[in-house]
Amino acid sequence: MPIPTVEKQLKVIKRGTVEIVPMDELVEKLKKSYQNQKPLRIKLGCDPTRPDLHLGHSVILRKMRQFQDLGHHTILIIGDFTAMIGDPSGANKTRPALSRQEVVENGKSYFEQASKILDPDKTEIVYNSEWLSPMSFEDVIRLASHYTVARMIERDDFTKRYQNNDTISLHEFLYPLAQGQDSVHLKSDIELGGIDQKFNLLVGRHLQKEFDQSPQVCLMTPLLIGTDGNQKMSKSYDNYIGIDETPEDMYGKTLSIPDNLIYPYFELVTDVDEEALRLLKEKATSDPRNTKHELAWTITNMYHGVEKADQARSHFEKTVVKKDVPDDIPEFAIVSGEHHRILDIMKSVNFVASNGEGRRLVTQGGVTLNGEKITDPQHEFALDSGKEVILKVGKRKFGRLIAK
RNA sequence: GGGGAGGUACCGAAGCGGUCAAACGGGGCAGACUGUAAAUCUGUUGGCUUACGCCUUCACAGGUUCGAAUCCUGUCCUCCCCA
Repeated sequence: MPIPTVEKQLKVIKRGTVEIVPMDELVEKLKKSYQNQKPLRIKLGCDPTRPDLHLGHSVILRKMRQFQDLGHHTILIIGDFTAMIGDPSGANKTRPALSRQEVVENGKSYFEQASKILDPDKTEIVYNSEWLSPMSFEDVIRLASHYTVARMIERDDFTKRYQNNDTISLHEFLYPLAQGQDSVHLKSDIELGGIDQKFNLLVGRHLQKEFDQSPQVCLMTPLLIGTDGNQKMSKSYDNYIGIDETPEDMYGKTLSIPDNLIYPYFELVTDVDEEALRLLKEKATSDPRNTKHELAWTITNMYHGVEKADQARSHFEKTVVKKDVPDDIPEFAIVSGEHHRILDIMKSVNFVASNGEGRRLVTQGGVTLNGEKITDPQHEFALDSGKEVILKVGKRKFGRLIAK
């Protein structure tokens, strides 16, 4: 497949990016690549500590996918070396180190999930332990000599932590260097990353210059705000929509985003074309309800297909809007004829973690049997063989209890 | 190396011998309301228990005391100032 013209490429590449440094070098690289029909080397690093990918990750992975479709060579780095030591970046805490085995498994799982977005056949996968592990202490010192303390503490999160008197371990300074070394080793032309990675990407650029390479262009995408509407999407904030989630959860969670995120979501995590995007921007404010449903459907469709997306929509209408019982709910067998305490049942089907929690939910009116509110935590019931009853706990936990 | 300040529940942060399972805020969960799993309001937020009560928890390990998150000793960890 031939590499398209620079203009065509730029159109695709620019969508949903927040910054490209430097722009003119990107154009230059694209030009050369087009003239020689020689693909550029696109680098994306991933951290295999948390293997559950969500829409936030999808933003940058989709960017990677676009480069694949444009005919470039894409390299996914599994940061196994860095993960084993415990990368603190972004957070204000040192992350726990992982074992070799965990890292390998996480990396595998990461790639599996990422394959929903990337073209797996066009993705070169490398582990950075391959070249970082064999480095000697001397090599590391030499590498470190290419960067200064002053520039290091320019990094935003270091500055903040330093001002807050938070701990910064010395080895944390080596992380950007390790990531930069990846760029040097791979001779990358473009490195992709979220805007929070800007510093790290720039270090790679700097180091490549130091080693007389053509420095990489850094392409940053914005951080996707999570469903809570104020923090970046992250598993640890529990404001994420996972790409492995059920159609129902995906649909419902998408509807829970604040209205002002409707447009950014369309732009960053869906494939709708430019023209449609323009229309949606206006529609998102004039008709937020329907536009948000459209968004939820579009996202669910991307990961689960039309049929499931339709089902998810009707599921939502039924359970949330009409407060009805959904079609597909898990079934649980209970012993017939005997008295069961509602607390015991809720616990045995894992709807609550403890009796205390169950008691609280009952007292607060969050538990129903066949639609009837249970108010007494001591409530008991018995069912004859073959009979069933629908248990609802909280907003979203449904179960069909069948007597056997 | 010397001096000082700290480590409290999911997070931030009060408490400084009993009335502490531990104020307050954030987050979570639930209820009401809603186009919505949004916003807002209300309630709730260690475990066992119908309850009285009991058990585990305030960095870790010991100790003093009728009684400790609170006092003492040691250990580990963090921050600040000086060198």
